[in-house]
Amino acid sequence: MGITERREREKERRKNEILNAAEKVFFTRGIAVATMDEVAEKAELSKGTLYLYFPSKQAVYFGLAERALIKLKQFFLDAVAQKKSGIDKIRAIGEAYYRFSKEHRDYFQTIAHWETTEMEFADETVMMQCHEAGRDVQEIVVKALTTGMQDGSIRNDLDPVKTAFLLEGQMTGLIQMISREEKHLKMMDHIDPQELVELFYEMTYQSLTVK
Amino acid sequence: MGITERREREKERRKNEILNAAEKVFFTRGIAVATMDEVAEKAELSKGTLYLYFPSKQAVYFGLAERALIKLKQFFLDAVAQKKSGIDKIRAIGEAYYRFSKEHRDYFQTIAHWETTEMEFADETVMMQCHEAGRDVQEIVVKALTTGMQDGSIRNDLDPVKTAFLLEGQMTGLIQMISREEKHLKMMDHIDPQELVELFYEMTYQSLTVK
DNA sequence: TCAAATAAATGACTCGTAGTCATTACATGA
DNA sequence: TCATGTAATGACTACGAGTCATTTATTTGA
Repeated sequence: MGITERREREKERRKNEILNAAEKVFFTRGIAVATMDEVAEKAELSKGTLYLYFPSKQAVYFGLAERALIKLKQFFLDAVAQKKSGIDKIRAIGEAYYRFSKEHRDYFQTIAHWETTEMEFADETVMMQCHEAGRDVQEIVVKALTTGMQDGSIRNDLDPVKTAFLLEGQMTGLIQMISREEKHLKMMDHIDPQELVELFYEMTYQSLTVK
Repeated sequence: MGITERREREKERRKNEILNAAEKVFFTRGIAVATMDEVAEKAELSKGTLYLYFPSKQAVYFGLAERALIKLKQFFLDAVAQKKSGIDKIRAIGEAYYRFSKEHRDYFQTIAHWETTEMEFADETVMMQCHEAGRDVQEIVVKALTTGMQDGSIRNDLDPVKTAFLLEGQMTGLIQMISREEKHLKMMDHIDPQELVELFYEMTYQSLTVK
């Protein structure tokens, strides 16, 4: 019976169409201000229909966060694929992360915002999906670290998982700050964001190689 | 004419009372779920009165963020006062930041959330006050770095302001991640948050001292 | 001391939006 | 062609942010 399968596919497609509409509306108007009616109109559906596919506005938002994480994962995968040594992979990941934050500002903001929002009444299922996507991303970093510790480009007294958590937290925080303070950095402190990122690389390189 | 002054003081006091009430309500119920009616009730005032003192719910929220930053500043000041060398001051600041995030979880969340919220429709005045409070905090870090570069405990080829931005971004990101993932870290990865913070210290020490 | 003037506080009200649900339109299979 | 299940609709409800005409309290000065 291929009908149920087709139904399934169509349901998935619809979900995606709604997310496409939500993306446009949320990113142009701002998440807080955007309304579900607007999303519905953009998707050429009635509001009621949205709620057949997503249990709440927040769930739609989580859907976007998941998309963002999947895209980030792709950036990371592309980055590690181009380098051989572990330390080079790590650096490439860092660069990819920063590039991601510039090229997909909205996605990055979505991730950052998701990470700091109290999950007071969040939908469990959607939240778990997001969390899993986050794990996927982290796994890439862990692998790169392990590679580096094996090929000798990274000191081998580190715990790769711990270090991956550390690096990710640090990097996310740094980029978040840059993305928030960009104007101030340039205007008031005459600092080019790129310099900060490079300082980060330099210092991280230092502490990953020298024991 | 002391009356206008007394009026001014009373206005300030009222504002504080409202913030006290808001703190309780927002922190126990969650910012998104808490209502202005609840705040009003806790403050034993009518809702209309709240709006004589704060132009919006978000403005109340910013008031709390400012409070949080002022408290953080105090933590930092206490930290640097206890140490002599620059590098020790930096480490003490890091420790203070982490302690702050544990002892004042709600305040920390408020800061983190403020930092990642789109300021789509924020009140200019209140926002500026927050930003200024943030600068105050950063200044302490810059001074500690400068001290360290002068007393020889920190390599002196760094730009203190740039480095302060970097450290703050990194540390905030790390603590944010810890505070978000604490349970998962312990349960699934068997990592004690404290270890992550120590790894951070170690690696930061490495890169601040060794050229 | 009191009346007018000014300031502070109130809460019923409006307005907008998230989420619901009875109803309608459509697809499928007999 | 009809019966049954599934998808879609949009008018409706519930609720909360923010307003404002009215009331209450305080100050002034005659």
